[in-house]
Amino acid sequence: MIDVDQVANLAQVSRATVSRAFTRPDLVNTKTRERVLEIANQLGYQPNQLASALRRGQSQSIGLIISDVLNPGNAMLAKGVQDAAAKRDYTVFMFNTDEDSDKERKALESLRSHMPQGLIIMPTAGAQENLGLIGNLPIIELDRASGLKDAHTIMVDNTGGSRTAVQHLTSLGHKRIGMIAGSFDISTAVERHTGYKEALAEAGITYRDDLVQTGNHREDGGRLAAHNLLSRPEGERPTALFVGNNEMTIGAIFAARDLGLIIPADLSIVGFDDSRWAKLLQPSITVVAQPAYELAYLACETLLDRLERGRTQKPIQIRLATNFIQRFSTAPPP
Amino acid sequence: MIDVDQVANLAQVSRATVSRAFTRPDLVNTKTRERVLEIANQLGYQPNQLASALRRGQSQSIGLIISDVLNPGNAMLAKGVQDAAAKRDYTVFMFNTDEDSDKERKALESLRSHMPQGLIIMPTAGAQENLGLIGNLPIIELDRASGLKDAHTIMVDNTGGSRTAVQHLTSLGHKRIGMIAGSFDISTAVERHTGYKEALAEAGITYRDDLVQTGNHREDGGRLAAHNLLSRPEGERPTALFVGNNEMTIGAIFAARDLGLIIPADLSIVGFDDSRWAKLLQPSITVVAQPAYELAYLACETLLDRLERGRTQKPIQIRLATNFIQRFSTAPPP
DNA sequence: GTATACTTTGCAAACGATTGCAATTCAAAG
DNA sequence: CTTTGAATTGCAATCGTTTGCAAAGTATAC
Repeated sequence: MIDVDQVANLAQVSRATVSRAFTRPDLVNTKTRERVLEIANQLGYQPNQLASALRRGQSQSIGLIISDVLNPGNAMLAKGVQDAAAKRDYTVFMFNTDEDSDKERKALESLRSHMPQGLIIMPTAGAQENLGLIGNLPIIELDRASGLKDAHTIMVDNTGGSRTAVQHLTSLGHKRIGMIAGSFDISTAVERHTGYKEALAEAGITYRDDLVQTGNHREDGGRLAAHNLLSRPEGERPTALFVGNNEMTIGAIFAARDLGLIIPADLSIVGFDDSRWAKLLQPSITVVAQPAYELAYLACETLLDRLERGRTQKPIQIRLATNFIQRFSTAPPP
Repeated sequence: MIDVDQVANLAQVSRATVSRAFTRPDLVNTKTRERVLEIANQLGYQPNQLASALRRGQSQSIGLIISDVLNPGNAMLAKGVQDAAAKRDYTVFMFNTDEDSDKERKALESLRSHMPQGLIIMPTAGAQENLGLIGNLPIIELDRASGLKDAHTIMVDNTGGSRTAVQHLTSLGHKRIGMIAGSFDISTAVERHTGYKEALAEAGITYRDDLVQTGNHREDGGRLAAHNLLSRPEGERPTALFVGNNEMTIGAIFAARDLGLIIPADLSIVGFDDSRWAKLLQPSITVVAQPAYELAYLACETLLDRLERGRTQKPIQIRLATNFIQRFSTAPPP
């Protein structure tokens, strides 16, 4: 690999001047700088990021820890972070936790040794203690809150989004509205559940615990939960279902099919998170869409601003609005 | 941040011994080693990867350049690489090219300065020259070939997969089978097209250029191409469509719906790549599934083996079989 | 007790950049 | 021509590890 010295020799200047030609161009004479850059370019020289990072104590990189890129919503988050980082010449170390607190810890350890300048994390249930490991690195919590005091968080308005979704169902005349929620050790699940309760209250419907099932955020969990709710006798069965995330919505749809229920004639469904299949299915599915890309992009920009402009006093806490998309999976109750 | 010296002082040994306790444990007395590790652990010391990488000339990281994580197939590739890398304590620098050769070049430049030890790339059309930039880094081409001589490639058997898919259509009795192919500057598109031709030949059907349309690999491209093929008069219209990738298959389905064609009664469809919606749609879509995760996992393992066991003589070239999944989007022609 | 081999440790020089400080050059002002 | 200040350059230390080499320590064999 070409290093500064080789460029310096050819350009008849000192190592320092070469370095400055790259990092502090204003400090070197125009003529010299051009010569240096020309030669560097010719040799294909590029400063070694490792050495530079070591010396400056700035790695020009950030960490990204998300639960699972395979979930298209998360892939969107990853893309948003990557794009924002790339635009400002930072690189991203990405890790998946698969919602497993142990993997999260390992990811943090691995990450730490690479000296990232900041971290964007979608915390698992065990994040509170895991995050202790990493000392005082600027952190932004994305999409969910770990519950850590004074954390910087960038999330969507889960409560509001849910409320709108369920309002839509009540306004169609539904009285028995079931919810399939995520597990309550994750902040988003709690908030979405809250929105559900609020909308019911507004509509003067009494909240019934037995109409709420929690699932594991995956298809099988959603299917199981939906089976529980939907296999009740006709007059007992919910006429509408509000499902707390995209994968579980798939499960709920399968469950409805298993039981021979027609959507939306027999059962209305609203899901949280938009997706390819929600648009594509017939009937297409009414959803609460999240601005995932923007959320992630914003999170990354916010983090980088914080790194470059220095620490902020108060924790940053941002909520983006969700977007209710009415499609054809909802109708008045039978 | 804690460094070796702090640990060394507390443990009453030299800096060298501390380092060796971590990297060459056999070279240090058991008693000493335990003491050192104990103290290191207590202080929360972790070797600085940057410094270590710099000194050893080994960054313990690899690059991954894929076209777009938002495509679930690619997300799967990313996951496979990440998992395999994590298992062997490597970290991954991931970049997206969005199929844009310029972005690919930028990614390579950015990557280069981080001194990865190897690279896994899903090459864009312009990869041949871009890859010149990066000197002689061990590279594995994933999913596609750049066309570079003696490249190491890990791909699926595109030709065979396509042939099976089209054989299925011919065996159902279809004679006018259209294909929506990807752009031919990408190797997979060419191979899939070849498989299509082979299957036609086997069935004694003459190949017709006007039944093949190329699209841009995205939904809109597929939709447009399908419109072209399907809006022909009844007796001219293909009775079956073989679509070269997942996104374009969505487009084709929309086109069929636009034109009021019922799948599979009026039109049979087979897609390349499995996906969430292919299973979920009614009718569910018959596809050629790729073992994307395994492919990527294998690619990463192969790369790391190559790094650790030294360079191989002959280029590695692996093909994994695809998996034909018959569902309900295909039937005999009307 | 001495010679020999093997363990275990420490010293100090790398790795490739950045940067405070001082030295040099240069131009303008007197 | 000298003085002064700014612009430009170079010297050398530094970031936190790793590692070749040599020294010191220990065990084994004679």
